[in-house]
Amino acid sequence: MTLVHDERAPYVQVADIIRAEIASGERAPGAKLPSVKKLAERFGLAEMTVHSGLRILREEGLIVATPGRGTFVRSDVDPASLEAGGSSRAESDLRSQVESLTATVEQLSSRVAELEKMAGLSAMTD
Amino acid sequence: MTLVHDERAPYVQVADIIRAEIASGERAPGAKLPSVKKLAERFGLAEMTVHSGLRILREEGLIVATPGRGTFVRSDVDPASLEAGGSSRAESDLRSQVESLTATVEQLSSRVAELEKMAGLSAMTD
DNA sequence: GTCCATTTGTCCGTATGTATA
DNA sequence: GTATACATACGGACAAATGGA
Repeated sequence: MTLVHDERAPYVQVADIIRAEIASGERAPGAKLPSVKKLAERFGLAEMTVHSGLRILREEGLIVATPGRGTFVRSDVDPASLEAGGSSRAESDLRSQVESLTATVEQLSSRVAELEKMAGLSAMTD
Repeated sequence: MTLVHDERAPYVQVADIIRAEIASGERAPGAKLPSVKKLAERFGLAEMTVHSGLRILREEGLIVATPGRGTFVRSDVDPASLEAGGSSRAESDLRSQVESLTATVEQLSSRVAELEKMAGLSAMTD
């Protein structure tokens, strides 16, 4: 598992890779992940970049991290539920797409509102 | 200036403050937030810390950020959801966001159609 | 019990990339 | 083409929590 140069942001790829390792059973529930330092060395990234990747998985509920102890795979996560749609790379893609769409719609709304003002619309939306 | 864990982390407080400003109506829907640079100066924090705070609100669906434009308050946010749980995690559900987007796009479509009717169809030949 | 190494979490300052206006 | 603004990455630093010597 290595990072691809042309694809998405490195920290997202880190999340994708580790998520895949959990889904494949390579990292069993309750297992301890390598420290951020080790992961940073493995991926050739800064620790903070790895940390950002782990943050995604934490928000997805796949892992649990405790200062002084380490980062562990949630023990109540069923690998089958990952492919079913609980948390997956597909959901990450969807989320970013929805965010992008939301921004575009927001912008369109303002522009349309501006046009309606210029047009001197008499008929409001009933 | 040691950060006592007595209070919550600064980036969380940034999110809390701005969330409160949105909830109170001080920052109206569609309004443009100050740039990250300005907010960093206002709070006396680094830009990255402010950015982390805004990321929370973005994931909650309260704001929308676009590079080169700025950060804006979502216009289709229901104020009731803010008072309900402080942080409305339910609003970040993909399905509800898609539903909201679909409804907004539909409204925009009819408004644009109305504008096109008023404008006549002469602009098509450019 | 105290000291210390490990580990996560956060902040800072800077730099680069990319999209917008 | 230039300026603005968000997004990410890096390296260094410190705090808090855990665990072992």
